[in-house]
Amino acid sequence: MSSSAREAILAAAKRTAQARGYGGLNFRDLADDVGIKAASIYHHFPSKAELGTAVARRYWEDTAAQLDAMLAETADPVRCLRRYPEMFRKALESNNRMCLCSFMSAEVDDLPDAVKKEVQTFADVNVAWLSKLLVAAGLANSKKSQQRARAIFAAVAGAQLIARSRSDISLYDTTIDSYRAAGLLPK
Amino acid sequence: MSSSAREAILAAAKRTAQARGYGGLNFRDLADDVGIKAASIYHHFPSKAELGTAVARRYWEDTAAQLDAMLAETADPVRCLRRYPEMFRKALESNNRMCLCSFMSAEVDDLPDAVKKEVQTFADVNVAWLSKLLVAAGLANSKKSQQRARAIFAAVAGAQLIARSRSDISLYDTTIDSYRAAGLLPK
DNA sequence: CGTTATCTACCAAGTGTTAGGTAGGGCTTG
DNA sequence: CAAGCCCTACCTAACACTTGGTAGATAACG
Repeated sequence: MSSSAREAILAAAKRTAQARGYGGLNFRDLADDVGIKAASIYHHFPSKAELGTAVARRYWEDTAAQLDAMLAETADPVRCLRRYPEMFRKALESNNRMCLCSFMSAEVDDLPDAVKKEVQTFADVNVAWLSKLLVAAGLANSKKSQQRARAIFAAVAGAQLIARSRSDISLYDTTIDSYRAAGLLPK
Repeated sequence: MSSSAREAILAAAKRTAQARGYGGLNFRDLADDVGIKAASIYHHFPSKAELGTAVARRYWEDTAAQLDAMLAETADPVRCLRRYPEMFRKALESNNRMCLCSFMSAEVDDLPDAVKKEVQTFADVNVAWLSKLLVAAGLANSKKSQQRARAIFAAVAGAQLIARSRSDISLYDTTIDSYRAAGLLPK
């Protein structure tokens, strides 16, 4: 398939960026991962900035699709909201990785503008999805739902970061439990 | 004073690491900041790893002192807990910087072990302080207080990260408000 | 043949780090 | 007190290596 190299590069870059960030991405290691030479990557992406942009865009697209799939699977909005933290848990399960966009949020000062834009879109996608479900669940009126959604998003991202720093996924689980106990997430 | 260069290096390195992380720290730019040459830094710190360790250690020591000062100033535990988010707000106020240890938590995979240890101590310091106040405020029994404290710490760090990604401090404030509304932080 | 995908080989810039030197202040000792 | 000495704090210059990126040749293949 002609685009399989491109896809392999995107997948490998995503994996690396989830562990080492945008700054930790480099063409030699990436090429080794994929099984080609560094210069060959330029046949698929004209620069690191454009590769990063493509990776971040693909990341929120995939996330949006997974969220939609979750909603299709668990129609009840309260139960679906309860499942939201599963998303961020998966990254930790995958070798203690974290959300690519959380990492890149830390790196904003060194990010090309196009990459930054995609990172922000990731947040928008999550907040919009959470907001929609909060309204559907009757847990927030449409005025406050966005703010409340952002709080959930931020809190879950924070829990992931803290758990990652100790490579301890149980820290993530207990923190999410505390969010539920406090009423930030539905019980 | 003989140690003023050392202090100047530590202060400049802290500022940079709060904006670009450990990976974004480099001896040339750091030396320029301080007004000396890169090689001169080695007179005060034997390696980047040891500089990073000293910076991170100083960071949690300063934070611990600030938290103690806050407690001395605001003896009432509930009111003191309410003020906790001020700590993380200050970093955002300082040119959209973030908590050095949140940034380094993302970078764990590329951190020397000694640096990682100091980063974890920063979390311990915050959780211990919050835990103590939660107990004093009667908001958690001593069994659950640590877990609850970690949830607050993680949520506040997450709020800071999200606000930073958009360089919008009002996003931080509204997210903290939502934490209070939800009952994660006292009202 | 021409397009697509990959290669080898290279470059300039930037990285942490080392070697070796210099200016000056304070110490000891004749 | 002066001479010698060492230590602190800084310097210039270079090292080995990594980085993103480019030029041009070479396959593979319809």
